[in-house]
Parts: sequence; structure tokens; C-alpha cells
Amino acid sequence: MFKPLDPLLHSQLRLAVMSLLISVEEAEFTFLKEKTESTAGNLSVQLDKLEKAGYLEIEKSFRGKRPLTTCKITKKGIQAFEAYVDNLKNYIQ
Amino acid sequence: MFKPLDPLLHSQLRLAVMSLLISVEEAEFTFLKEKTESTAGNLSVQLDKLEKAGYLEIEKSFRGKRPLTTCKITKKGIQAFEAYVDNLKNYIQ
DNA sequence: TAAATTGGTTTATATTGTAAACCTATTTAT
DNA sequence: ATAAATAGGTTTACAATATAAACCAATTTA
Repeated sequence: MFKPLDPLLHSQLRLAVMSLLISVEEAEFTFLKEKTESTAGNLSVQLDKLEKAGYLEIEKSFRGKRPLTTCKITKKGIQAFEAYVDNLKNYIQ
Repeated sequence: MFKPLDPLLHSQLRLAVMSLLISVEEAEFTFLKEKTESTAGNLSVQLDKLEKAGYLEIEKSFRGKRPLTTCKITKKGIQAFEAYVDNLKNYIQ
């Protein structure tokens, strides 16, 4: 009936990040920050967790002279997101 | 875009409880415990929070000689649940 | 050359979730 | 009659989590 909800995804900010990345495939740190209206610190921590879980890949580079952090959802991340949504439906329907 | 998710509802156990109460209107502690597969301690704490938020009413009585705790969702609880689900849809669609 | 801005990370703290321990009473077994 | 198990919870201690504040290094602007 109520299957457990992946704790990594059952978090407002991380879920928003995954939701964005599902649709855009790849996004910059600043883009995610704006869209989610989060603080940089909070976002940084949550991105780390998602990366450590293998739900996304984080690439650090430079754009001109500025650091640039780019995030991309992984196959595992997509699957986890879909499973989470499926399970969640049992709670909200 | 991503509206904040009511933290009181964005919790696996509390959401499961509300989900159950939405459909059955009224339920006993032990019923909720079984359906959610939670421990009594955890359930007790979470019910308290939902009651303090005015999302449900808790009535304590006796069935025969045994204590009986009955929970009923309130109008406010229903509204909060519906708002939560609406907001959540922005994250998972 | 000082101050502000960009693009973040680290860390300290407050909040939360959860299980373990506990409590009171009742029922069952010996 | 008494001990042990069960019912129906509550309280509390601890671990995990989320978040903002503080920080850092470099760049740009005044």
C-alpha cells in the first residue's frame, strides 16, 4: 500500500532539482538556484547528496574566468525519480 | 513554479495517515498503525503534530476496558492535503 | 585600491524523525 | 494468587536532516 519513499528524493529542494533536471537534461548551478529559489549553500549540499547517490553527475569547469558547475541527471536518477513518483501516487490518490 | 510544500504533510508517515483519513473519515490508532506499518511511538508523535496543526481531531475513549484513540480529519486538514497535492504536482509532472 | 559581485563550499545550529524505553491496565497461563 | 504476556499507547533520547550563516577565492566595478 504505502511503499517507502526514497528519502533522497522526498525533500523539497532535491525533488525540485531532480524535477528540473528531468526536463532539461543538463543545468547550471545558477539556473537551479534561481528556479528553486534556494540559497547557494543549501543547493550545494543537496547537489552533493544527489551526486553521491549517483542520481546526477556534476561537472566543474570554467566559463571564461569564472567557475561553472553543471549538473546532469543520470539514468539511475531518472529511474529513482520515476519510482518515487509511482510510489507517491499511492499516498495522494 | 515550485511552491513550498507544507512541511507537516511532506513526511512519509504523516502523509500516509492523512491519505488514509481522507478516504475513511475516521480511524482508530491501531488501524492507522497497521496500515502505515509504523511503530506506535512514531505514530503517536506524528498524530500529535497533525492534531496541533488542526489537521485532525483525536478523541480518547474506552472500548470496554481498553483505551481507544480515534482520529478524524478536519476541514482544515482536508484543505491542507488538497493544497499539498496540488503543489506537489508541479514537482512530479 | 577598495568595495562589491560571482560562484560557489564548509560548518554550525536548529529541526525533525524515529526507535527504544517506559507506563498503565488487562488478559492469560501456571 | 501470581507471574508473564499483551494491548494500547506516551515520553524521551538520539541520530539524521535541512538550512542559513560564515567563509573563500577570484573577478569586476567604482
